[in-house]
Amino acid sequence: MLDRIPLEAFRVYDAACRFMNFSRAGRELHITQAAVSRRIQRLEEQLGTKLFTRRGRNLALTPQGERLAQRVRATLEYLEESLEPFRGGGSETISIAASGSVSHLWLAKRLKDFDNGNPSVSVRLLTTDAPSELASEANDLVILYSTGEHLRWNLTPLMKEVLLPVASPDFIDKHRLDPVAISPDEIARLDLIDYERFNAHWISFRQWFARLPTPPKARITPRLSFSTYALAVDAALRGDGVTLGSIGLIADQLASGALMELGSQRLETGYGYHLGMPRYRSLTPGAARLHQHLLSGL
Amino acid sequence: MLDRIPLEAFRVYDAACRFMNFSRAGRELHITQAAVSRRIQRLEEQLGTKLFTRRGRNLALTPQGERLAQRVRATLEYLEESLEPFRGGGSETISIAASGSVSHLWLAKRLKDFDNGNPSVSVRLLTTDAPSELASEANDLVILYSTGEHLRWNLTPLMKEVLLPVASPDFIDKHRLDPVAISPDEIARLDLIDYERFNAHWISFRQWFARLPTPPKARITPRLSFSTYALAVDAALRGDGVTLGSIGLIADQLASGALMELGSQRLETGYGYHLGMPRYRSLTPGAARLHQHLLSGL
DNA sequence: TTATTTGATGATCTGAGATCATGGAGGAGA
DNA sequence: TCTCCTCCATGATCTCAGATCATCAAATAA
Repeated sequence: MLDRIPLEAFRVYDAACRFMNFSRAGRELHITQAAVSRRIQRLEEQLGTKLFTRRGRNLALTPQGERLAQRVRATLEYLEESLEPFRGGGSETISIAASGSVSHLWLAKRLKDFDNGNPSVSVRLLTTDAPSELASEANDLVILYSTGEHLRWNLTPLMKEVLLPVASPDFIDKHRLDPVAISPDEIARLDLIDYERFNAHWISFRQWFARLPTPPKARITPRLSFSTYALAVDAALRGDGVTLGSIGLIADQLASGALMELGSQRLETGYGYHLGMPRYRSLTPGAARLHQHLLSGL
Repeated sequence: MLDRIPLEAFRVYDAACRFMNFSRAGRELHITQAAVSRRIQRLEEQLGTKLFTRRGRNLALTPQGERLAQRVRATLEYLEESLEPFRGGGSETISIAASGSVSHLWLAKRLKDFDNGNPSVSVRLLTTDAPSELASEANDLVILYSTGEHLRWNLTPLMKEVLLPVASPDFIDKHRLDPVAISPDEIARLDLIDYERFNAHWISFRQWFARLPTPPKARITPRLSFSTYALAVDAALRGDGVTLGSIGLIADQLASGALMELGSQRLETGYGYHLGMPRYRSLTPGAARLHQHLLSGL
């Protein structure tokens, strides 16, 4: 239905509704009162409904008119806001998307470093676990959990996914564990911490055990489950149990000793995190610098 | 900035982005490829930014172009959806707004009765506790918690707010209470159930006690607190404790004996629930019928 | 009562947006 | 490699949706 209505009519309608006065609406829009009257009349014809009631020179909106007015106003405000980035003189803004875990455990501190060295560039981090939002071409850069192939993004590996059970030193002491010699069977009997998987390819604790050379016979039942990977890691850091860590995301915690690997079994999944730049368009200078920054130190 | 850009340009831009082909965009919009080219060029001039990069006959969106495209698409979809009510042949739809408690305890069953007698009218109940949404003129009718005065709504009283402590018969038996003779001091020592107040004028349990002729000296500390009034009433019905009931909203429960009044103290707050019709526009036939229906039986 | 303002409308005007024709560039197919 | 086709850009020209002008009737303000 919208294709048969000139969009400009909604601007006229909006002004008419805001002022409840066609003459003032016309002055606001720099057209005559007669033009406003025509446009409103034409819009009512096209919609098949009266939007205003007229009593002499008094206007009132019909219920449908009122509802449409609110939506039209919201539309114009949204569109006006959408043009903000085109106002002259603003600094460059880069948009990068990453999942919650990557954002929290890996990316945020690197963006901080980038920020310090690039004061004229603003960075907008979109943190989401929705695959479609992650890969949206509205972003300048993305970090995707992938095998390395993507139709619309050129991907560069950041870190392979290597999954290993980890726990805090406190938890290890409390349960008198030998972190080096501990067997998968022993790990399976501990308090396990899992998290939601938004990507069908993500490996749960149960699947991790299942893929071992000699899987434990015990039923794997995690005691705690969190909505995000970062929350699960936080719980492990607190000493609440054993979680499954992705080596690249918890590198700092392993290096500092805040988390310790349990046993010697690691699983390479064939997946990993990749930094993506758009395949069919070039990067802005600031986005190119961020891309370079994130790849350095690997 | 939007006032200097013809809105129709966004429709052309949207089509160009969807097809990434000015010729096809033109065919879709029933204009020539040259017209599309001109409109895009003019839009880029007005925004001061390239939206597309051209390499030979290949188009690609710039990052800003991509972001704008998403917003323009969202805008047009929203506007298209806003016109749904104007499509021919639909039945009449009435919109009524009421708070959660009124919706749940009073209004829902009355709308059901109205529905049964008016099959050609659809009713849309907006349940919200936000005062601005409640009083929005986008609604055909509203039920407002008020003293009876409002600038934009003509209010008719539905029920006065009379607050009284109530509990279930089970709870009363279990605590060997005398519901008639029980004193406020004794009530204050029971398990009290309270709920969130979205309106500054709502009376909490503590305030109810404070306004008694001889307020109890004990500190009022409700054991349970719920996010909605209806949840609090449900808890009282289950026998979880004593809640503060508004007599009009729990009339059915009092009549059936599912809830019983404790003591003889009641507080009239000067507020009440009122049915509002718009002050400055007339009701549709269906809305007028619903208005009449809600006032009947009082 | 008079003056002013507002919305509606018949008659007429007009310029933003459209088309036409053409050129250059790139891709597909033979 | 050549030919044909499709696409985007652009100079010249056209056109009709949207605008104005002038006027009337009705309502409000002074």
